[in-house]
Amino acid sequence: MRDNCFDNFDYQLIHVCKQTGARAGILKTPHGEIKTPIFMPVGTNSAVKTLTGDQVRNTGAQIILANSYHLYLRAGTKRIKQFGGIHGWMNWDKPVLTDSGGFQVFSLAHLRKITEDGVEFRDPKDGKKHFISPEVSMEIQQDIGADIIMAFDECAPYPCDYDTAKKAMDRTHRWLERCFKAKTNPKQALFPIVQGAFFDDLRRESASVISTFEAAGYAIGGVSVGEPADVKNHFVELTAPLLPVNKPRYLMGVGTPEDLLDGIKFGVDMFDCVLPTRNARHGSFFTWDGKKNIKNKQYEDDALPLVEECNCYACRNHSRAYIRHLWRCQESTASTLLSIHNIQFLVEFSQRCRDAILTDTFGDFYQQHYKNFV
RNA sequence: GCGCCUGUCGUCAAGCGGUUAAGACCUCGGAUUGUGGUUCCGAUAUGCAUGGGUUCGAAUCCCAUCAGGCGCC
Repeated sequence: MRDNCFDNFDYQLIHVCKQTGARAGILKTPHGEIKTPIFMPVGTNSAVKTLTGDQVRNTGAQIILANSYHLYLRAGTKRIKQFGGIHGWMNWDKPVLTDSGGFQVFSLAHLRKITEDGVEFRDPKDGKKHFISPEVSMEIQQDIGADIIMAFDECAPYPCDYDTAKKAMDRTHRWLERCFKAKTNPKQALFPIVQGAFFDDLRRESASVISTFEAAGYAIGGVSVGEPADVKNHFVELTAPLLPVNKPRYLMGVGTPEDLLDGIKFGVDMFDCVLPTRNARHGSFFTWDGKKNIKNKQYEDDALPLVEECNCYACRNHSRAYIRHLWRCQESTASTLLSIHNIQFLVEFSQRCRDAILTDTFGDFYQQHYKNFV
């Protein structure tokens, strides 16, 4: 094990479902506990799109994400530090996780140049050149001050050849070493990330390498990059069990309800995804029978809530007809209500998975619901 | 009763004699997974109020009828 410093973090694996091997646990952070498995909403620019902090809190979200790359470019991470870090800046007192900017190296590929030292890229808004290395990413993330920070990695595209995948993975491992050296704040936990694209041996190698780093949790990256669902599932199933049993496992960028069911079944504990908020801004909402779209005419006179048993603010207060009306009038409240619903749906969904795990019935839960989502 | 104007998809409309009748909205469907997306993609009129006529050819010209609007008795 390599050295790493993190205090105030602790993970307890509370129970493993006898039917499936799915895990229930508690992750302690400096800003509170997180009961896993958990879905984490994404707030790229230090805001969950269309929602106020109270609205996010009321969905039951236990932790939210922010993005180093975007906050570095806009707001500026020194400014955020001056405002008391991300918690003071956005007035959010629960745990926060920041992504390292590594994913943007992948998703904004046409604007960057990768070298061993780091990544040079242009701000898409003003064209200015910037440079992020593992050391810079750690500095940025320490200024932002999230509880959990992520290693600066290189996410290979899909599809990609073996050589490209291996080079990206090896570089990710070398960068990980540098991240651990550069990271100094013991109130932050640095999660390493498995890469290896879509090759079994690379995934095994990567999981093995990153497990030699002492960390408060471990992530699976490089999925949800356009690959088919069965491919993703194969690699999550392969990778998750290779990570340390006594630490939380975070599957990055994943989250439809069916993805959560699969991930949890394979032993994943944490998920994040932009889908609930993005889908909300596109009019669609999660239900136990798959996603639906509020734009559809069938909801014109529908007095029911989005989901009948749902406890979210939108469902407790408003009809489908009303939300559809707001949508058609282009009132931003429509996106807000749908975002509240979608986030709370996934948060409560992960809680129900947890309940099932604790009673050794997650296999039944999976069977009962999976088919309705796909 | 007379005169004038108008009748193109559910709606608003472009087209004003010449290949498969723009576009928008609506409707329906699809996409979206560590957020460059309140976004993107696709489908939907064998039809131009109705019936005749002119013409090689008509949504486009002519006549009649019907419907709506305006004006005048």
